Amino acid sequence: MIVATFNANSIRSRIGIILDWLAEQKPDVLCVQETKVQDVDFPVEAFGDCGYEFVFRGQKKYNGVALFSRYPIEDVEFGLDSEPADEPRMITAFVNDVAIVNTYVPQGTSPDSERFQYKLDWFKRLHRYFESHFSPDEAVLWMGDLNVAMDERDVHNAKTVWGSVCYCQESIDAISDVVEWGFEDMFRKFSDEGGQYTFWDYRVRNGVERNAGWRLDYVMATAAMSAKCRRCWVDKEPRMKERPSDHTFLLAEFDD
Amino acid sequence: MIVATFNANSIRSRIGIILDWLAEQKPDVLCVQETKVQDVDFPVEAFGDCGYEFVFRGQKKYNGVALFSRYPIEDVEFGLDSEPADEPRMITAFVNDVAIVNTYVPQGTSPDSERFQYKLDWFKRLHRYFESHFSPDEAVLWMGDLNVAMDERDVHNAKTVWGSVCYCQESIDAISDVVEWGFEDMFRKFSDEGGQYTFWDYRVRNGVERNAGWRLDYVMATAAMSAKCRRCWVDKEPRMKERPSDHTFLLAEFDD
DNA sequence: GGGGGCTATG
DNA sequence: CATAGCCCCC
Repeated sequence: MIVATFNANSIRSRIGIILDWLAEQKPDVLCVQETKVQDVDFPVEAFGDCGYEFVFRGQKKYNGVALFSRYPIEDVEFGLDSEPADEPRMITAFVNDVAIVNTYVPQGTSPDSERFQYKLDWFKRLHRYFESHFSPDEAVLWMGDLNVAMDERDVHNAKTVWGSVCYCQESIDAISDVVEWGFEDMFRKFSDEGGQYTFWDYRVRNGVERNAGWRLDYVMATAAMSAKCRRCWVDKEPRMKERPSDHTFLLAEFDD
Repeated sequence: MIVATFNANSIRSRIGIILDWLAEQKPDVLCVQETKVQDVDFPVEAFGDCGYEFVFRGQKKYNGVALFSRYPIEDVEFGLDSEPADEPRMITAFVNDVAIVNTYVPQGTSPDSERFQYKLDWFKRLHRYFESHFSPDEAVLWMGDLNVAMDERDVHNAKTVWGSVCYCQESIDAISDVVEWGFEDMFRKFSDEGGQYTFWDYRVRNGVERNAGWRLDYVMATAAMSAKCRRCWVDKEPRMKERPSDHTFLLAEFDD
């Protein structure tokens, strides 16, 4: 089984990229974040013939998640079940008896903002979600844009960006707390490399060329799944150049 | 001498079309309307190597006119000289001793609006402009988007659109009053045909395919110029399909 | 329906 | 820098 994750930054602007990429890579599961479209406007017809089932939950302009699968998508749940009411940032479903938890973690805006506290709380709520819905010995994949670079290998210029909402002690502690519930980072399972990024800020000049990026997207696996994982890699898709996105695809392959 | 007119509906969006078209058709003069760009943002560099001189006057979002010529552009004047202050809708200049008056006549929005009265007044002011600046026995070409269909041959469905701002008695009277100062419609000099349109409303479904258009663009000539006119024709440029515009090119050829 | 412009967001 | 969404206009 091959699973993948991609922050689309508007799924309507990436229909071509996603369709081409699914046709080429043929992953079994694709988690999409930042669809930026309310459900009534989701491009259902565009994805009608691609050979994938899909579920989605979104709003106008911000957030929004989707899950594509070549196999039946079962027991779908949307969002966190704790207070306050969640934004459309999460889909939980089972594919071939593997739990897929696709999350778009809040970015946090700035360290002194309410949104940053919301981010830290969101990780806590997610931790409680895993505690109440799953056991670490089950087959669970937590995937998506987790909006944290966990160490200096995951950011371009660690010293200068230290303290920003996606690379600071509080965010690292918050995500680590969830990881410690029972996850392992599949990319790090196979590589100690730095510079393997999945996000490049549009506002950074020539960021892609200079590889001034961030590793913010993850495939996290419980022990049972980690044991089956054969590889996990970034696909810096060349077609992104046509209509460049700010994120790229991350994939992981598991034995059946 | 070949002259041409084209409502660009944003000259920045039609740079490719205009450059290609100039290179192919090689008119001596091209009048452009609806450039939709203020002078500081006019794409001067894009047109730098095309072999044409050009002058322009525009504003941010609406209106704007430009004049391209293979021969020197002399005695340039912008706009009407009567009150109230004119929008950037007109360039007068001489090319090879022929006066070229490039106008983008106000569309008029709706028959009950102030903009419609502004349109009717604009024709009156233009009439006075011709009276005070020229004599009907001079070589004058009044060209551009005149925003009036003068009879039933000039609109797709005359009975249903009668009464709209571009095809109603008041607009026809207003433009006729200017024509009667001393102009002749070069297209009608050579053809009684209907259905030879220069504009197709984007909002009309499959308007181009169904030829549900309007003839709103004209080359009007004084007697001295009319005597030299050999032909006047619409160029429904095939390349428009790439990034379709809502107007097309109208050309006229004159003996030297 | 397709231009531009403006604003907010990341 | 590149999204969305809203506005105005034709």
